[in-house]
Amino acid sequence: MNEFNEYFKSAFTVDNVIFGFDEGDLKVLLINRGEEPYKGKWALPGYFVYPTEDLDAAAKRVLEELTGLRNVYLEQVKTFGAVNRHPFGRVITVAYFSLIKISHYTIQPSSIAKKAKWHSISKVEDLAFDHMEILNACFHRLKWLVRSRPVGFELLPPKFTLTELQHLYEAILETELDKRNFRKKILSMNLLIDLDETQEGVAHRPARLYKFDKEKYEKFLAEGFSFELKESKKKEKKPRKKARANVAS
Amino acid sequence: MNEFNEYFKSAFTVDNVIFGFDEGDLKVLLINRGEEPYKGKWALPGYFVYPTEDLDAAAKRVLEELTGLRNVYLEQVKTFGAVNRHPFGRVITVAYFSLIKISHYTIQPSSIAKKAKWHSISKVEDLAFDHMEILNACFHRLKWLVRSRPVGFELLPPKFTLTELQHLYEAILETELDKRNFRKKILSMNLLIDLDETQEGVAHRPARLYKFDKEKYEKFLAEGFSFELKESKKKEKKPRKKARANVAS
DNA sequence: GGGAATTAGTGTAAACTATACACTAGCCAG
DNA sequence: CTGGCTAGTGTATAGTTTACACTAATTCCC
Repeated sequence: MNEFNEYFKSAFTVDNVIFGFDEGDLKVLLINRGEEPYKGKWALPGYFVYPTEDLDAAAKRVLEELTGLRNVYLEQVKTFGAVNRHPFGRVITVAYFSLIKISHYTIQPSSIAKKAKWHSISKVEDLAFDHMEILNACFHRLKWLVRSRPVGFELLPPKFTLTELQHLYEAILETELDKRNFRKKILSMNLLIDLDETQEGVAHRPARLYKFDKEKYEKFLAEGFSFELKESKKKEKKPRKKARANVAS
Repeated sequence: MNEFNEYFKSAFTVDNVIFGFDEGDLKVLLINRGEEPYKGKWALPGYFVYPTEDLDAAAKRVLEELTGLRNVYLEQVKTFGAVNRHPFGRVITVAYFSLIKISHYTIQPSSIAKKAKWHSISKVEDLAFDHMEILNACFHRLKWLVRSRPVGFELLPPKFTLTELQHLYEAILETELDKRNFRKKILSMNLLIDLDETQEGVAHRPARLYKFDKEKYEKFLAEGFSFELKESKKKEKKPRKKARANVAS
């Protein structure tokens, strides 16, 4: 045990990139720092990991204290431990991201939550510490995730239209998708339940509402299925390759 | 700073899953523990992160002290911090994996290295601590990696045959691949340089030797290309799907 | 109440990619 | 010089991805 004491010298935290989707924009929940260092700057919500607390539990706690939400999609992404990432000492942080439905989010009475605000991810810049790097790592992971698993549902309200779903994917992937191909792909997965309801109060033809088929989704995960979404090349107008790579040497 | 002292209570380590490839088998370098806890059991090489050392640097150090190798493929995978994962106290560990060429590995004089041994990954079981879980996580990541990037080269000697390369992929993916399709795919990436040499001293038609085109590989990474390798279904004999998913509702 | 505005919803053909599959080539050993 | 062994090679078919444009349903405005 002697060796141990010598290395009991790092503070250990979690930071949580909380994604939401609203008004067609992918958003992230940030805290305005009330104290040094980086006072007044925006930062990711995070806190120390308690000595008797698992890492995932710490990330969940941070999330719940801020949003009041439990049972949320949460994933560990990467650990950041550059020696000088915190000016006051050695702080190693495990980055998580979570996906929540903004419609379910209500400001919590905690002091931290009062300083929280949603920011469009495309407009975020200049965060405290190395949080920009952390945000980018999590955003990158989310992009990857969304291409291989239909996690988009975690960010949408229980009932949604296909166009909303498409806009969500477009916001995450930062690209445009072809409407017909998107629908083909999504519907062919059989993970949507057509609710036989339509939108109300919109000044155009109302769209059908769908919900997400949780049961099939579990199966989907268990079987390790995956799917791919590819960018529409509509705008690029570049001609297709005619020749195939010649395999013979 | 007061808050800090209260949480300076965790020991912080890195563990390194060092993969190699030899005799057609994917291997991992393990250390036989000379002390409690888990004395006599096999464990992943790892050590404390020094207070003035970045995480990646710590992982590199562990690797170099053990194998003498530098400039090796190294990737952070996941952080493990269950409260009771170490019986002597709270120890949070960042798992890395590295890919090395076993042919370049020589036993180092360090005391740790003398207790190191390569183990076929398929036969490893019952490691110390939660190292089995860590190994699995890293193996899983490697499988994923190898499907999207041609990192296999990191594990092979500078000159290799296509069959060796295929065996490597089969060992990592734990599946069989179709010889012709594998060659087509690999060669179509144009990342191999045909050395116009052949094997010597084999009791059969000698195979051509290739080396890896580092320059093109860098480009490949920069452009974010990816490729996919899929399992041969030769043995399964299951009929192909005839009907396509019907998109119309 | 009719037309303009707006978004929903739908199919197909062509390009591309993945798959299954079997024989000949070249070397060594006996 | 034959048998044993692994290297090396092509093609046809199934399946997937892509590009692309019009009609349908509703509200709003006049």
